[in-house]
Amino acid sequence: MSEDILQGLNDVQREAVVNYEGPSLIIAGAGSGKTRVLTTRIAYMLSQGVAPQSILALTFTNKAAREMRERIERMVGDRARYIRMGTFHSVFARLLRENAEKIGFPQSYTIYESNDAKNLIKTIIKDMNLSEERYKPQAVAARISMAKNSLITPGAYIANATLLAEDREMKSPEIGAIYAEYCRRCKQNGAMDFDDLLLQTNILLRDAPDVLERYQQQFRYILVDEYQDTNMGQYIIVRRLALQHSNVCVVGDDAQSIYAFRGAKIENILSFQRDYPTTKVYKLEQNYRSTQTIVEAANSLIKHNSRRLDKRCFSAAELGKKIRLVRVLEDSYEATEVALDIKDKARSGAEWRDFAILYRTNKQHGLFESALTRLSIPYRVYKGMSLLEHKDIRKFLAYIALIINPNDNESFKHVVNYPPRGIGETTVARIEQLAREQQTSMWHTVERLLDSPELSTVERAVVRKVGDFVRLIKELAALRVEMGVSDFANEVIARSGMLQMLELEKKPENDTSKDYLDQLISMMGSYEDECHREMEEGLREERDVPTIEEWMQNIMLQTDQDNEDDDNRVTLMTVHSAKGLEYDYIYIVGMEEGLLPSKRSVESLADLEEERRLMYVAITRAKKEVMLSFAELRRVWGKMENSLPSRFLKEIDEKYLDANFRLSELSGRGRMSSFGLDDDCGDEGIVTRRMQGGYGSARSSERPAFRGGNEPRPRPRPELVSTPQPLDPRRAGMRSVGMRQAGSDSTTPTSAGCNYAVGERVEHPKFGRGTVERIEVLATDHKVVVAFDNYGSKTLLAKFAKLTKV
DNA sequence: TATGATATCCTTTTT
DNA sequence: GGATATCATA
Repeated sequence: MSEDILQGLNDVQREAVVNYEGPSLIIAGAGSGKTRVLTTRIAYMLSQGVAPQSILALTFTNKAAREMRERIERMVGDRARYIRMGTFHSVFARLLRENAEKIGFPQSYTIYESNDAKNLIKTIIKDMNLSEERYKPQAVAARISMAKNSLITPGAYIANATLLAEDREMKSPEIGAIYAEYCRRCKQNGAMDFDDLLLQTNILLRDAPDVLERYQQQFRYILVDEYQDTNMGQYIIVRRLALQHSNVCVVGDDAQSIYAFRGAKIENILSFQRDYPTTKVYKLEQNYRSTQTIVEAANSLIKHNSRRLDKRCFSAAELGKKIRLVRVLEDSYEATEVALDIKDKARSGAEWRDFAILYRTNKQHGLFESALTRLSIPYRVYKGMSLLEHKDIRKFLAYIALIINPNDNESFKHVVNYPPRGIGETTVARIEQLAREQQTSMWHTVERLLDSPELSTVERAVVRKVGDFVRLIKELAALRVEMGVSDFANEVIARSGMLQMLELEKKPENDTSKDYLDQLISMMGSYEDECHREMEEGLREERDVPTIEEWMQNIMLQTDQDNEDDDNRVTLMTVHSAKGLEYDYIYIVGMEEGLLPSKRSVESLADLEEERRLMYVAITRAKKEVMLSFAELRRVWGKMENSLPSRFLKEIDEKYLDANFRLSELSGRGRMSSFGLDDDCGDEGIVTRRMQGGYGSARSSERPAFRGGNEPRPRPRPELVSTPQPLDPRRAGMRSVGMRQAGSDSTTPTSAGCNYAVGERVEHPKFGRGTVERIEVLATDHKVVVAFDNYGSKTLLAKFAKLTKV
């Protein structure tokens, strides 16, 4: 049995599999069979009698976890189901759910994804009256994220001289205070962001010794994939859990560390042996994926990095084709060129799924989409979780979040007036203000308000509307316990009025909204089916019915890649998303200074080295062939800009390259000679040549006029330093007036112009005559519904509509 | 209050 | 170029 498992492994791989006791460091070069070693190691452990419940396997993506589990299942069967396996975030989100009360969070805490977090930070900046010019939510969020990833709490942040000095340097000394307020509000809302899932886990393991002890006992064996991309929080979690047994096995490749920007510490892998002195080290150096040319070319590039673990990657496969290096004039030609090349290869037998186009930034996919479409090549774009970015999906999720955690003010504000219920900004601001004064949630504040007897007519009208909303949420919350997950979701969409709104108002985007909601609900359906199947097979407890809470936590941690369809399509994605994947043919596009390496990275050596590793990762995704391309002109924010070829192109040993121009033109700081006048090319470059062979759409006549050969092109103008706008005193004034109003508003509304009564005849300058149908009292005005004789029924505001009585 | 029009930022990369 | 914030208007 165990001999079967080990079959086909090379000597080092086999050693790494069999020696599963004690700490191990597996340094696994690209394509060296690392996943195979990990899965085989776990399967081997199980075959030796290790209980699956005692294994904790942490991966980088959900997809990697699922694939690994499937592979293990194929080797050892159902027992694989009991292994605790997943991303750090999903495994510890679950662990936190089971123990949340111990650290002051509700069991059904809300997970804020990056946008939620950014929005909250934005409102905090506003509430603190800080300049939005100085404090960009994105930048503040990044800073807070950095702190959390380094396990620096707000208290520690404010006490840290270095951090404060940095903030003062950046002219934003209040970031520490924002951070503190952000944490306070998250806790008040019962919410955690992505970084909290690690930070709070650490707090839990630090402050609840019984919990730590329990999990230390349970997880006798811990395996971590992609260890080079773990951050401080993840590192400490692993250390804490492994303290008793020290059975930690980490797998990684320092040359593929590409997540320093989100706090990953390459040191974690570099110093593993120091952390666990009895570590056994295994080096997997043979690449089974790529041709020799690809591996050697990648080696020649990465040797320009200074800090590396000593290893020598090699391939015993065939030599393979040289890496093609293609220069084009304009970014759109680059896309065409790639599409044509794919078409060519497909004609000679390759499948669409064998191709991937990799780029540095997400925005680059557009041109390729249109080029592929033009040549009717099927493709799919990997993005974050595009489904969850849609507005109505977010609204729907906010409903769910509010139902399971009504104290979450952010969700409350999200949906209290969606669909429109006539609950306006002022009302919401007032409730929020009251909630803050009473140190409680908006939800609770409204509940109290409903009971209080002494309210003016105006206030009663406002409270009634919010009260209806609260009642709606309560009704739904009651339904949740008696209905299945997807039935319940349908009920939420219907009763909230979202469905009606989407069907009633005839906007084209409403159809897509409904499609997206359908998709989400069918995902819920398959989740339910999966749970029930597990129950039938005895892999899930009978009483452990699928809940919307569980589904919600899962969905927040999902990405597109997780709902993989096995279609035969060309893949488009960022280099980052390509990590861990492999394709026969890889196109790395936009090989330009400012793109790869990215503009922001060239200042610091460490960042630049990360970009180089990124390039290394990209190249080593390929099994058979790589094509690199760059354009001389690229559209940036609608404007054409000149670009220079990436410095990394010069770093690849040119004996592995096959360029459509003279390579010598890359070297030296000078610019490349221009298209059309290049003696060597003799014609107008590869694009035109190819285009004339049957694709008339991009003939030279359609190209932009091009300047002569040696004339220096204008360098892009240095970006102007934006002058800070003078503070608008009116705005500041208005703000405080608004606040005062919100605080003490029991005066009668300005009934200016509202001397109408239901049934009266009125005249409007534009709509003509009509009859008043309904009048509603608003905080400072009246809403008048008039049935016009010729224009139908319109809702007007007394303050604005110049109605006259007839 | 709610909507459409106009100004303003922007871009790394992702769990 | 495109999403989003702000503004003017019924």
